[in-house]
Amino acid sequence: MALAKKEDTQNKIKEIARKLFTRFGYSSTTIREIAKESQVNIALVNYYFRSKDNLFRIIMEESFEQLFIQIDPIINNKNTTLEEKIQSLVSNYLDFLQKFPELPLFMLNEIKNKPKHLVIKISLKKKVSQSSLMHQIKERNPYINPLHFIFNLLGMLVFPFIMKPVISSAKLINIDDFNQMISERKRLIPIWINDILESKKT
Amino acid sequence: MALAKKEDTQNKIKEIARKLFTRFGYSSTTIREIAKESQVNIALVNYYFRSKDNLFRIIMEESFEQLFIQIDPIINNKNTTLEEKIQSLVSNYLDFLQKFPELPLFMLNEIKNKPKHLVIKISLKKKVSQSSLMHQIKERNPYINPLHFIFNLLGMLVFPFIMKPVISSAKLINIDDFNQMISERKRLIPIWINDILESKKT
DNA sequence: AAAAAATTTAAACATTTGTTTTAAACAAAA
DNA sequence: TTTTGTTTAAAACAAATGTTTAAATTTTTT
Repeated sequence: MALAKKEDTQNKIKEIARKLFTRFGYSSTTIREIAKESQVNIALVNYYFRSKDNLFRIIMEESFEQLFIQIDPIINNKNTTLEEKIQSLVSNYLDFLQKFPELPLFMLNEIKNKPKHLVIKISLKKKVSQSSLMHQIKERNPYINPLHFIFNLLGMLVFPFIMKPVISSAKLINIDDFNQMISERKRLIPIWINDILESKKT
Repeated sequence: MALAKKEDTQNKIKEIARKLFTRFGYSSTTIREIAKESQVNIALVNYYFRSKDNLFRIIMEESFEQLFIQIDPIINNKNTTLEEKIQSLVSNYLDFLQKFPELPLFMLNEIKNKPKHLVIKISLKKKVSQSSLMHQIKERNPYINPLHFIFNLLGMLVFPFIMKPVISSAKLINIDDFNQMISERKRLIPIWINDILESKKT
């Protein structure tokens, strides 16, 4: 019972903290605000997580894993074609981003501000460069640095969500039209990426 | 003479502030740090700019203008073809971003955190939707929402710079290879955008 | 050169914020 | 019931931070 309650409180704090950190960033999020929204005493936050820094580190590591755990099995699946991989990546990632639209901008910004938290990612280079996807891209178009395609694909997926605050603020399009656009992109991005891969003018 | 000195100090503070705000964001930049790097007394910052908030507002407005002043004459030039516009946009914007690589992530993040600063941009919708570029895109491919192309073009241009901290941190590629990639993209992005515009599978 | 105005500095103020301490409330075990 | 360990709350602490004040210094004007 005590354990259940403990886990409960601890988790509530963590999820509220995740929400606030993601929305406002590390510096603009205060322990007092986390405690207030979690409806617990300030001291409890430090009681369960030792420090603001440690709480943030835990959340960053979880978010980071969440971001990459989705793509790893896809890009390394030896039994799928390049087209299938791209289709799967686009579909899964856009679904994921629609659930957590603020995650990319938050992560990219915090990584910029505190590159120390990125010790985890020394393996990233290996993960990407040795992936099955990377090899298939090289086969398909040996003339161009495959990182171009990775950037293009990731950019097409992520960029609309990074621009979302600008879009809302400038009232460029409303939220329904935005989601409609994302749905269209699920169909279109694989086509576009294929066009780019097959471009003979390079 | 007094005027010159005043302008001098004032400008020094502003440029240091711009550098720090751009690198660390609003919350993580302190007036004391700005004063220290500018080699002036803390009170001088408030003497010239009244408040941290006001100083930040001025810098944001200038940066914002800087970002859009470049594209406005290009996308609204009635005497250039769509191809020429795209070529010019890509070339100018990549040059600009290589000079100020941290600007996009900074701006996007601050816009997310404080959408109040975006009063300036109510005109953005008009600017984009009534632009000559937009009309030419619609002519070229009437079947797809032109915002897709805007997102793709902007994403291809900006996304590598937004990813730069991740790239450095994960040591995916070194800085020389990064700049080499950007140079390649000056040539490639217009080709890719053209491929996408001509895609008949949509 | 004297007076006035503008610029700069040092110090203090008032809040905010992360953290710690101390003790009370509570649940589980003896 | 008493004891023991865990969880929660209130308060205090210390450092950081935006801002203001008042005096000193420098520059400009008369």
